[in-house]
Amino acid sequence: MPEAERQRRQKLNSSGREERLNHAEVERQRRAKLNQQFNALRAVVPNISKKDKVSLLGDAIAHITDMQKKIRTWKMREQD
Amino acid sequence: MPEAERQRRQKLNSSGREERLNHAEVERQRRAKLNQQFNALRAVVPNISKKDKVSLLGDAIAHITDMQKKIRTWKMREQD
DNA sequence: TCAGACACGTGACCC
DNA sequence: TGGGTCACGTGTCTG
Repeated sequence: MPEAERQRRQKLNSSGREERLNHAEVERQRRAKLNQQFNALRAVVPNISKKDKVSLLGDAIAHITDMQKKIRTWKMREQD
Repeated sequence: MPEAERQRRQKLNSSGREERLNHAEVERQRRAKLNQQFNALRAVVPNISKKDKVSLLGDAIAHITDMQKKIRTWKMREQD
């Protein structure tokens, strides 16, 4: 188990504090970017039923498949 | 939810412990549902560039706007 | 080794 | 008033 050893070393590391603070900060930025994408998604998807993320993704998926269906029928018409 | 389980929870509830456990469980289910939607999104969006969630949302948004553009031009043609 | 990505439990908040 | 949702810091895995 290298994990136990790894943890021990990290604890003894004098810069361990900074590492953890930085880790928290990096994670915060990652979340911010993720939420930014969620908002961008809200902007391009019509008929948002609710505000929560799960519903948002659900609506987005529905909208995508709906458009794909539309496009498919148009392409078939075009072929005639 | 079985009655026995319900009673058990109610009993432990008085100690305040089960509520926290339940809270953790509920949150876990919420995350599971969210990831389920992410996977569903992966299934309907073509040309996934990378595997991470931020990129996935980015690709999904790009695909949506692209389709919207296509549909708009087709509709204009149809009007003629 | 190390940076990036994800899951977890917990506190706060809001109908 | 409590059940549902979010943001946070932290632990863990991986390439």
